[in-house]
Amino acid sequence: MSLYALVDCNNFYASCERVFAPHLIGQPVVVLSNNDGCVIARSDEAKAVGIPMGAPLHDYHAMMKKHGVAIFSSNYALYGDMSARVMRSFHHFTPDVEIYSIDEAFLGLSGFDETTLPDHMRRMRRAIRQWTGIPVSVGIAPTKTLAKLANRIAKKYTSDGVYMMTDHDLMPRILGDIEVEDIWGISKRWGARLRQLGIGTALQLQQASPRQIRQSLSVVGERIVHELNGHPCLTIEEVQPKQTIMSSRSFGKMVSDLQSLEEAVASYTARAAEKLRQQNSRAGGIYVFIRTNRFRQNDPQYSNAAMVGFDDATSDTASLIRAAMGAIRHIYRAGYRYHKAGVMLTDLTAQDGGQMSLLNPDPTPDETRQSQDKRMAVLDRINTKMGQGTLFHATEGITLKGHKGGNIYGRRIHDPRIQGTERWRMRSQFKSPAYTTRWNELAQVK
DNA sequence: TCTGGGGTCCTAGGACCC
DNA sequence: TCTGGGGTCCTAGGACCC
Repeated sequence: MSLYALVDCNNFYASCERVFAPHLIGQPVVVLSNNDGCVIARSDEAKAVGIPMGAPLHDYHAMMKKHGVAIFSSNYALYGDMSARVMRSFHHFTPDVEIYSIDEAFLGLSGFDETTLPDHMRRMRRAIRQWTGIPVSVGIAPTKTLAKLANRIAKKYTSDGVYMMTDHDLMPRILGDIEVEDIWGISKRWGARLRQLGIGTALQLQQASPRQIRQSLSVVGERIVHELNGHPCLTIEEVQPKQTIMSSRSFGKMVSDLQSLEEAVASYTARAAEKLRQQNSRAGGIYVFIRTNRFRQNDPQYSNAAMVGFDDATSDTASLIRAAMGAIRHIYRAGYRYHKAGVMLTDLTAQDGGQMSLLNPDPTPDETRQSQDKRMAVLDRINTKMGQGTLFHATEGITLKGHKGGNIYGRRIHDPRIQGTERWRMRSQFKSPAYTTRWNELAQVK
């Protein structure tokens, strides 16, 4: 059995600040968002005095003062550096590391002895504390989704910050106590949909029919069901270059003139371009947006965006800014109080051309014939099934969802992301009346 | 008065290609 | 009796994550 760990830095930003202010250990600490608008990180002590996540500073300032809460503006350069140190530490304990976010990583632990694994992770935890000053929690389980839950338990209920969830007798009790919304991948909306189906706990979702869940939550939801049952659908993945790069800010104060917006957008573009070059990519397009403050309901509202595509992808700051300036002039309207602007670099490609690779560089006549035969066999099978009218039988795993009329058959393809299941890929090419009739017949049979 | 800043994946339909 | 079959790319919208 393969095992995964989720390692999560406790109250990461607050912990980072404390590394450089050790007298604050044991004290309530919060870190604020850009412009010092709201709370984005809290130490355990700050949580205990009742400061919620996202709390606007102005609402809680007096209360924080009363409790002697230490308040920090955010320092992302520091957090990024601390994060890199923590992430590097993992490689001393397993080769298989996926950086999931600034404060979380999944570890692949296949090949480790299950009985000594918790101790191994405890050693890792102590080492990270010693090397970086950051406290972490570790959840171990057969799938990533379960490891996430195990991590919650490690944080809440253990003294040593490590919990391994492999005890099958305890599983139902543990999962029965977890609300569906606390599962990784299930948020409020999906939680509400599941509750309508009578599914309110992790245990109930674990026992639900994957097919039924797919109907309401798509293949993403189905994967979660499999994962809760200990069947991994998600694996450790290498860090990929970003597909889009975003840079945006809300302004400290309202701005109305074009020049201020231009200055802001130019600097956002420069930041984004820097990130772009760091990952050695070029952008094929740039998307620029501005908007008024949606919270000020009495103000006239305006929000718009423009997209510029390049004939040749570029990473040149000046070219990107030129394009962004054109876009902003296009969407700017006088008479509004703007609150936020941003740019997004899209259609990113690698700076160096990709390597060409062939499935079979030099097929022999025999191989060619074989692959053609294989193709014909598939077609034959489809035709046979069409003749028998069984193609859409439920056991074939076909889905009629989204069907608009005209689909006549699907092709069964294997989806490696779902263990032991297959997807039917539908086509909607056959629009002739005769085919539609045939479709209706087949649907009747079903 | 104040209310963050990033990202990813999936679905569905249509255009288009060989 | 009907009839090609397999694919990619694009866009917009909706969901999710930290």
